[in-house]
Amino acid sequence: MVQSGAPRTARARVRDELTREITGVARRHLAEQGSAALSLRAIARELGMVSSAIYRYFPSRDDLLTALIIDAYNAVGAAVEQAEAQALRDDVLGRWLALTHATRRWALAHPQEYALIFGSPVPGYAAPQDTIDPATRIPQVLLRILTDAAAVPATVPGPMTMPGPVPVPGLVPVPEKVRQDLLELEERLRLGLPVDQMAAAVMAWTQLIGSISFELFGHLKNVIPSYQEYFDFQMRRIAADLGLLRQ
Amino acid sequence: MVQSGAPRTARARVRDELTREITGVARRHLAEQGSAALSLRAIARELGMVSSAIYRYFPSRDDLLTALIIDAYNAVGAAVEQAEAQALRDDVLGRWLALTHATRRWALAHPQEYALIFGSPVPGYAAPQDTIDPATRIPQVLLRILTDAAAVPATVPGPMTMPGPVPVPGLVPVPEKVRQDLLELEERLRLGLPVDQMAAAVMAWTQLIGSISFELFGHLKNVIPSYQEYFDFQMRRIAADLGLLRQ
DNA sequence: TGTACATCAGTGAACGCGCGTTCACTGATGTAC
DNA sequence: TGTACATCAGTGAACGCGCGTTCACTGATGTAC
Repeated sequence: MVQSGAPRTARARVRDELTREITGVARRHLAEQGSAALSLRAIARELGMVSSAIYRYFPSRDDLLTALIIDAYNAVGAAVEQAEAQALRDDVLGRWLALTHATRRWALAHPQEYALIFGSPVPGYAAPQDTIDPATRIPQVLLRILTDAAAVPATVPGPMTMPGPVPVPGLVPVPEKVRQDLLELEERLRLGLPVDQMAAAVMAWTQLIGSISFELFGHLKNVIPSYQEYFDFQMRRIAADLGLLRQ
Repeated sequence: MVQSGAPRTARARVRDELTREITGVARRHLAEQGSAALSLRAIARELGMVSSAIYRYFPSRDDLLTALIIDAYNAVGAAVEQAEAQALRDDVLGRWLALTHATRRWALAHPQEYALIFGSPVPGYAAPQDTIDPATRIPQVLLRILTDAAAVPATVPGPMTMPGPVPVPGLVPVPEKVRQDLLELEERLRLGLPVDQMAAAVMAWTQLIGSISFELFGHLKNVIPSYQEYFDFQMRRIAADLGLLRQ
């Protein structure tokens, strides 16, 4: 048995450091060239090693990709969590806007890493289990905002504030099958959110990533030059659907 | 000067046919392997030619890619136009649902072609001008639905029908800069749509592609197994934002 | 504290593969008179 | 209608490149007694 804690062997420390160096170089190559151009040989070359040496650290190219995917999810997740944490807890609209703008900012700063996790899947690559948890960090923040919105009574300025969220009256009801999917999800998460709110959350999450992808992939280049303002507007509209706008 | 019309030389006819054969094989390879794996040599091999012969038809791999991109836009555009044309002209909700479901159906049937046009951009590839027009076919159908909705008085069953669309009261106003972008777009298109409707249209278009990408790229695999029903629900909610739901 | 052995990192060569693109050339098809 | 020339499709060889992965090996580091 290895003692857990401090006394790590020199070899282990060097190993960790080199592993980090490899992913670091890989991340830079990814940022510069995209995931398709990511090459073990190029990474080894830059580190002054022979290409086969990489195999002491990653059993294959796919495992290195997995590490980068997990890193990317964690990076954007951490950025979002940090931004969201700076908003006042009662300001649920502000928290939503912090979440969305932080996601967009990270995406614009790291387009290739964003494409790696939210773009077309890498052909021939199957994401393993380990990527699931990091992938849920942003949705978790979103759900926390919604549960807080349901719990915290509105104290934001306004003559007649109501307790709890004010979901937009559901013109279109949630279909039965979808209701069941969402109830199962709610059973797993146990957040106490009504199905309507869960549906709105999934839609909001889809729209957030959809909007960022559209901007990043250039589909509205000639349509909406002021994308920053458009994005903010769009996110506020979604906030209304989420019941985060009170008056 | 070459006579325009029928009397084409045998050589020209063979040339067109072979060009079609090349894009046909390329399209199949794309569907099976994805755009990254698309190889001129493999295509030539399958056609029983030498690899350099392809250069008589396409000056480079990128030009072949461009042809495939244009084809894909036209294919999905045609599918959508055809589906939308089958709905009653007055049934603007039905037309919107036909548009969206046709887009999704095409995407599920042609995931790699979908990824080529709506997924992460191919690294190192810059889309030329010729791809723009085919790319606007679906948005054009959408805008026609909206102008028709504004013009055609509602005749769908309902006790008190109002003329024109009933846009959801704009809780969140369109910001000034975005308003200007949309006005410029309106000047180019001259459809007579109010800015609020233009904004809703852009958002709807973004949401449509965002939702299909999310499903196709597997981001809601474990969340919403009944995606077909969820998609329909989502598109009806968007229809409400577009003012296509009347009572 | 010292020694014998096991573990591990990194080397260097090789396997087997595929790619886009260029170029000089041949032979068939089309065109102008 | 026939001939001389120009155009074009396709060939075959070559250039120059890069890739992931395996394997037997050396020498350094760590471990157990």
